[in-house]
Amino acid sequence: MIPSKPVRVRFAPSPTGFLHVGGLRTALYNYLFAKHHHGTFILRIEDTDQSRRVEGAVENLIASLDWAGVHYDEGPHKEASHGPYVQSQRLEIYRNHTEQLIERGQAYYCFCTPERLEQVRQKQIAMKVAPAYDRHCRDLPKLETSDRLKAGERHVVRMKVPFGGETTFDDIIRGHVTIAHKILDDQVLLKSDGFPTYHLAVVVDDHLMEITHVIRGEEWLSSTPKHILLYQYFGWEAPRYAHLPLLLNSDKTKLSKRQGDVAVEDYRSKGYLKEAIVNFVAFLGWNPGDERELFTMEELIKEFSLERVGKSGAVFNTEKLDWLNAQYLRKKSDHEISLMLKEELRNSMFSEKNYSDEYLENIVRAMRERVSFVKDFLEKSPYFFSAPKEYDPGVVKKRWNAEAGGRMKRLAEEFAQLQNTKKEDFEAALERTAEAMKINRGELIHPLRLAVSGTGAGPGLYDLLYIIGKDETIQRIMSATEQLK
RNA sequence: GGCCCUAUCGUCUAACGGUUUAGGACGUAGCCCUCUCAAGGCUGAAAUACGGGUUCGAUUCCCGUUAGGGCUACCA
Repeated sequence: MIPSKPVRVRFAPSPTGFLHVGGLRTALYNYLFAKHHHGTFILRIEDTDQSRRVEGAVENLIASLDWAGVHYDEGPHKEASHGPYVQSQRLEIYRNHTEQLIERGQAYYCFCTPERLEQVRQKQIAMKVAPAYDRHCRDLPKLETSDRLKAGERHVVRMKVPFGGETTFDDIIRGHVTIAHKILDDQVLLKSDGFPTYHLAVVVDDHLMEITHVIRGEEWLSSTPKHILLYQYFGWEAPRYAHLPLLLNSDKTKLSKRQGDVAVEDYRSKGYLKEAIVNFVAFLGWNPGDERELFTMEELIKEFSLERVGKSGAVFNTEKLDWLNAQYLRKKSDHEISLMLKEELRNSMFSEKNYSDEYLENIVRAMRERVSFVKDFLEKSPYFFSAPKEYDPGVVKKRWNAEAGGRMKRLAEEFAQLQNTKKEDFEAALERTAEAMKINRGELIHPLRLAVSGTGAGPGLYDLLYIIGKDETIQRIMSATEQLK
């Protein structure tokens, strides 16, 4: 699809906490679509519900977006020609537009109290009728309206929805969607506190900000006709719509906090790489149509299209995310990973120790194929950071026998003679010892690994010995023979 | 309840009426490699929700059923 006008899209979250992974995907798709078409990606803050204000939420949102590499061209702190980008700073605009609607008879003041509304609702429920506003104030005499307004009576403004007819729109993802007007409510546009509702603000802002494509979650699908009606009332051209499928829990319900982490921040602190998160989230609902799995942001921009976004909800299952993380971790250089490892160590139980860059890079080289996360270096190979305090009982049973102690001591003596301590030197020394003792080298290798690392898993034994060094090796052998009688 | 949306392996998905014994990836099982654990390679198990049409031919188009989800606020 080649849009005629320059593409302008927006991500419009309400700042009620942290960036949800579903929100990240929505933001990402908007961003990818914008960049693919050399358009503009806008961040707009929809803070029209004062009761849900959360301190620091906007900054948090921006930080998470920024971390993921989803950078906006216009938005808070990046004011451009279409600002301000925070809805609570645009109240005047909404009020003016509401007045236009009232003058043209497309909206009206409503003085109904919440109590009356509740009564009406209860009655409707009792009568098994669909709950909706009964349009009590729709045709109030002009004089009465102005009197009550003058008297300062609390009120809202509602839109007049036609009694008959229907609205059809062509959603890029879902095709034609039709909704009958009779099931639409006379939606509140301006609340009694002077703030707009989402429905008014989204239409006014999208128009004023010259948004060409509205890419948002499926939860907005059924209220889209209301928005289109408003565009018609204002005499504006409506944008194109693309309603994204939802992200789901494993039980296929809408992804929620109750069943696991949903904040981007959570995944970040768990050690997921942004490349993995972005790649993973992009593939929840979209795919390139071929069998490639690994995509950088640049590649996503190049390949992304709304036409290839699916219609059905996707379970947010992190198994594949873990695999992706391992893939991206392996793409990094030893040095890059060693810097991340250093940071990880700073926040660990080994924080008081100091390891040289070379030592860390050696560990990375030895372990990089064996980890999925940076924190795995500490969890899977703690023996690089401190001598084993205990020995895996299963491995002891399997690899440590009556002769092991003596053999290890003999090996330690052999190692002590070593002038050079490259991995080949350890290897040669061990081979020599095995030969002299007329045993398979496995009889030495396995107990030695246990003695030095406390486990039966890890990198090649000679790499391990080389990294921790001759003295430490000998010391660990001695202490193992002490403890494993 | 009403309205709207959706429905392919456990999960993410491919297939845009025939090239399909329904492909790939993650996960999973086995084998190979091997000093262990990984990585890697190979092999396997695993799906078109159900019922009707349309058609020479349906995963693909239509209808219904079922299931799931969304909306139904002076929340977004």
